[in-house]
Amino acid sequence: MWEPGNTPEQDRFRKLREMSDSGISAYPNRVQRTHTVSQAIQTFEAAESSSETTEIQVTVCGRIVRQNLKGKVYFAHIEDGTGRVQLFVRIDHVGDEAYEAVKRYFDLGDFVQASGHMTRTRTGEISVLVHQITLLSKGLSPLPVIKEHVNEDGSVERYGEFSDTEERYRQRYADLAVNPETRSIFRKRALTVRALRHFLDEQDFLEVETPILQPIYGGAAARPFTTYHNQLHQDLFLRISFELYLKRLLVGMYDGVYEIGRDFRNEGVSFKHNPEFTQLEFYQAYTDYHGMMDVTERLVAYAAQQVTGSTTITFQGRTVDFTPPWNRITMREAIRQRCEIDYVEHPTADSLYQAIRAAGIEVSPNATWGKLVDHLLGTIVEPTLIQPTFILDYPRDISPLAKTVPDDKTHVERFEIFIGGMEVGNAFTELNDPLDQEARFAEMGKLYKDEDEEATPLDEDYLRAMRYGMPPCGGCGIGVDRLVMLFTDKSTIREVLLFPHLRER
RNA sequence: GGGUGUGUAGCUCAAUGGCAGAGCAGUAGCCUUUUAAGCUAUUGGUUAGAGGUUCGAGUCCUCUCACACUCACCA
Repeated sequence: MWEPGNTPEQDRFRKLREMSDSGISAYPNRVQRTHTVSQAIQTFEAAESSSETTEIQVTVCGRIVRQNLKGKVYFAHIEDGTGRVQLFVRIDHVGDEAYEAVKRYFDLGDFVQASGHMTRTRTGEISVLVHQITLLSKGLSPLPVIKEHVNEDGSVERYGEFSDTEERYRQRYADLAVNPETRSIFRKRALTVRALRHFLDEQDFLEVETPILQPIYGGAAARPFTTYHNQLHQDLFLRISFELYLKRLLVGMYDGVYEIGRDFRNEGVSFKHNPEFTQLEFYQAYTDYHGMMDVTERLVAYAAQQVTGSTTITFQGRTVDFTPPWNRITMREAIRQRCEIDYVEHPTADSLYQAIRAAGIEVSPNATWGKLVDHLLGTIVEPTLIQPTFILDYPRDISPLAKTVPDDKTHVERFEIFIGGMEVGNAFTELNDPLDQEARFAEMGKLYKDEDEEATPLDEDYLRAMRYGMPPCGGCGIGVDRLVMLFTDKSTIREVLLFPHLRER
């Protein structure tokens, strides 16, 4: 059983006991709200402007976010999800007994219900002149106290804050309760997902849900989380991508499908990696990666417009313009521009490794050729790509699910999207040749074998699906969290996750 | 995993190796139009944890824990 720790908690606990002793419920079952806070204000303002003389009676509910006991008058601001309004409580309006209860028991952070009529105080602030007020829910632990001062010019100065990063993440409820800007981040996150969904629905993509628990994981190179089904005596993996299931659905004659959901990767965390993250993947039949570029740039520009009101945003001090068309450049050219290395001239891992070292770039000596190329991209190209950019045509041996470029066996038709110095998306002309796919899986298995734990196990069922015939298609995955980082101008993924993963304390 | 940094009251922060402090919140009062209200008085600490050096440690040393930044890793 919880016991009060610090003094504020002890005081609140004592108040709770006293209320209980005098028969007042601190957590009543029923509320009688007639107006949200914003409805109350709007109704009053409408009545004012039409110069109606009838009083606007309201019952509003909310959390006490500011209070000022002034002898026989008590002012409080309460806040609900729609806004903030002042309560004006006078002892001669609510009676001695109720007023005494307010004085004795109400604290910042408590939820209350107040009935009265709308009025303006002497300073002109819209308020509820209260005739009845009750407690709806007693707060036993004190929230951080943040005071606001509104300047003449309307700007708001804040005094006191709840800014400890760790505590804000660990107690996100408290962060949300006292920091409106945190609430705003997650509204934008919801708008982002809504915009993506709306755009794809309008383009006749079908939203689907595929298994999160998978007997064989695949579609990406990452280490999975494992789990176990007791009754079936079966090992299961949490998915690392949706790809292989969504493409099965194209075999099943849907022309376009998409899924927005969670991926799980058992890897390091960083400012742009969380063990579980939200991904959008969409697949379209009868197109290729050129078609995916067209859809993707319109999709993201649309989302930016819906979320921020513009296709031009500021991210970490730089302007980012989502307006299509985006820059398109091949990976080979992008790397050559920045470090003079043409990896095609270094067709073996050893040769490329020497070239990279000669250019003074740190790199791991046991990497495969494809990983060396990818490393070059990640270290010298990625951080410079602030404006939305498609990097095209990736080395074949790190892309087993993409079709090769015609007349170029070393590259596949694949692009990644870079914005704000981060990778936010990945797409291919999807490989639909079942025999080639089988060979590529086998090749990957051989290439990575023991030294690479990310090697994808062979998915026979996926190959069987493809053997029934898969239409030519393009597919694209977009990291929704990173998109939200861009739209909310946050430099870490944790700021855009409600409950980011933290080590257990 | 490596490096750098941070951790003091519920919140935000001070404290040269020498009495652990402030503002806000809280508590007891005064105040019937306040809004960072004000005034008077006042409570609140395992200084992240464990060990060490020292007459004396929030401060110096070692280890542990957590977080931040960064490097490595990372389709």
